[in-house]
Amino acid sequence: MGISSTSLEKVQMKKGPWTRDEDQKLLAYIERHGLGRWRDLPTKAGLQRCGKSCRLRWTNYLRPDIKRGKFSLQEEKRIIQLHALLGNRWSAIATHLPKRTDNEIKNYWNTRLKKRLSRMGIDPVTHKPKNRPGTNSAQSKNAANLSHMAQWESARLEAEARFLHQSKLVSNPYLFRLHHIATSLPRLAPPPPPPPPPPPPCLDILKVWQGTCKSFFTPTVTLESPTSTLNFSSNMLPVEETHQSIPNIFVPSTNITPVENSSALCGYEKHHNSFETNDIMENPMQLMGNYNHIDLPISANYNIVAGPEGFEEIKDYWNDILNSVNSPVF
DNA sequence: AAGGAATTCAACCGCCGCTCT
DNA sequence: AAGAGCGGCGGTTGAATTCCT
Repeated sequence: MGISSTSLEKVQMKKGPWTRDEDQKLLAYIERHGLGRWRDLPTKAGLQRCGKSCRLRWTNYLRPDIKRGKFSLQEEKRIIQLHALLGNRWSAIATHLPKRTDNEIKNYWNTRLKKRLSRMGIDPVTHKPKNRPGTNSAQSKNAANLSHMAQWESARLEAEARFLHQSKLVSNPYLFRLHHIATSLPRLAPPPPPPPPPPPPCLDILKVWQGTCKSFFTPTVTLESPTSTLNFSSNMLPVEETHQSIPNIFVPSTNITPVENSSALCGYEKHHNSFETNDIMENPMQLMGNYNHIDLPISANYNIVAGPEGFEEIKDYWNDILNSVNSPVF
């Protein structure tokens, strides 16, 4: 018995930072032979690396469709929204941030966003304001409901991520994806009748976030303290009251950036001419198209603040999402 | 200017699930 | 059905860089 190939690999394989020469070899090989077969790649490409290392180097660094550099405010907000729904599922989150890798998002979260949220008085795990006196039991009851909602949203995003993966090789993946979603992606069965939904942490956090960012960008204003964060949350109406008082909401289309090729979404247009009470929020892309108005799923009104300012919040929220979805994803 | 602390991020590790034989 | 191979994922590490005193 000789040395097994795996132990031989362990002896010979190089580790650590990649050199320019190695990068060039890897790039040249992929250019010539395409992706896949990572195990064989190192020998064929003349690299003393394991296949896994090569794959990682490609997916996290060498791939041409990677955007590097500072995350925009929009991207930060998107990460927070998605993390609130999905938790540490970086690859699922990455499918919603064009040209960003899961590794990069994970690093950004761990080194910056998590700390910033903490400093703002928000628990980065639960996305709720950190424990404070006066936290009532209704909120803890709502936590279970939120978890339920998150599971549904999570399942949907997963399906979307799977599809995204499948459509990578299609020549025009964006249109293909839209078409596929509109025509063939199995829809989730409606969930069991949910109780009045709790406030999604993302909306709450985002508002705080926006406030804090404003102060970041306005030198004359001092940074908000965790106390001011809590003050904001306490300004919100109780969930139950909000939920019952606004059964149907629409956002005028003038506030929504229309998407081209909306015909690909006709299936959703038909389906989502209106929303039932307690309808689960689904893909924001459903909301795109040639609508005279856009119906907002009832589940999206968790944090509506009574009065016109509440409306503005929702419009801004959806505009943010739609803008990020409308921008080229692939 | 120096050196210690803190931060960043590329890369690694171990595990998991899927596919193929 | 079982096991090997492979790719993907999330957590973690540690070298490089930046910041602070």
